[in-house]
Amino acid sequence: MTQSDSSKISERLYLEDSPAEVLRMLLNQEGFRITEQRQKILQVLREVPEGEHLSAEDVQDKLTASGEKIGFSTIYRALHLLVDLGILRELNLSEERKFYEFCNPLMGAHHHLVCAECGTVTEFEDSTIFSLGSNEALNRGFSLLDCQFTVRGLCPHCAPSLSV
Amino acid sequence: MTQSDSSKISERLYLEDSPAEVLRMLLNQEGFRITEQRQKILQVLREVPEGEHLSAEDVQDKLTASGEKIGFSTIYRALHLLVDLGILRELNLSEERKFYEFCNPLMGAHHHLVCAECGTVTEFEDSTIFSLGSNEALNRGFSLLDCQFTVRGLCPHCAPSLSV
DNA sequence: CGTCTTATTGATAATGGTTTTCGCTATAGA
DNA sequence: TCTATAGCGAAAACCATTATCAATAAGACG
Ligand SMILES: [Mn+2]
Ligand SMILES: [Mn+2]
Ligand SMILES: [Zn+2]
Ligand SMILES: [Zn+2]
Repeated sequence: MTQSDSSKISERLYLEDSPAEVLRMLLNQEGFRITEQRQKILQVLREVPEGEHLSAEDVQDKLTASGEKIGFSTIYRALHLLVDLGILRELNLSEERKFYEFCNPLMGAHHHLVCAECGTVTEFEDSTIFSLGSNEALNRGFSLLDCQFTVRGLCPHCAPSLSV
Repeated sequence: MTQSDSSKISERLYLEDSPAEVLRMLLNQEGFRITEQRQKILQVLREVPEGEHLSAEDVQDKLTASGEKIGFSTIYRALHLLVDLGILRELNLSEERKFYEFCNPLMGAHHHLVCAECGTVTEFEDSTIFSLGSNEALNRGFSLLDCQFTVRGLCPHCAPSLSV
């Protein structure tokens, strides 16, 4: 890609581009630099199977496992940046740490069912919830950033064991 | 109240009783002791105006302001206990700390709209969301504990200041 | 009411996820 | 290629929450 393409880049739809190009495009737009670390960190989040959620430590573990050595500061900074760019979603699943997932625009907004005992997270889709939240925000003059619907309960595996 | 009433207590509906009695009843049921601290901490949460949410530190500050000296360990333990008893709700509003609110059974389940910039929290009601979450949990064999729908955005006051 | 058992308290230390610091490195533009 | 500076990372700091443990007090029993 040459520099003369730069004006065209921002005009294209994200869906037409590879994830690497999207990242490059967004970083450029905001004046951020394209670094090996940011690309690798995003790649980890993209490679994860649908429905899995990673903590900052999980991300580093995966990077370490594939021979990459990236410091915690960099991981936290990159995750925040990617969230701000709308590439990742930060999940507050009531646990002590935050989780991150790739924000797939193709996939309808999904939500989470969490077992309070074992922490298992199950995803479910529902478009009405998202539009409800969107309306609520816009009606009050808020610009919308994210909707998170989190249901907490006890999974079939954990519920019986508590009554023993 | 005499000890001979104890059998009647657990038969009564919560709505007929004063909050202090409800607490007494629930603690008794589970074999916990009724302490000054637990009663004072619950009172703080009940006195708070509708729509306000308190962190553990907020609770201690209010207690200190009214001349009560209760240690942090006790406050955290009491908050967790009250949540387990279903008296309080623990909110994960995407912030770094957790917030607590009195779980009013009369009030329909409400949800939260949070400004990502200034942290302002606005409540809104919607019964469909709650039933959606409830169905989702039960369909998967989960017992339901809580549903939290949190919408993040920028409030009218914060949104403009970012584009300057 | 006094005694006993043990749940509870609270000052303090520890924990653990996240952020900050700051000297070094590498990106992007000239 | 050269330079300015955004970004990196090891280490320290931060901060909400939890664990410790000796002292205290709730509740049961007589
Ligand atoms: Mn998910
Ligand atoms: Mn509320
Ligand atoms: Zn479970
Ligand atoms: Zn705001």
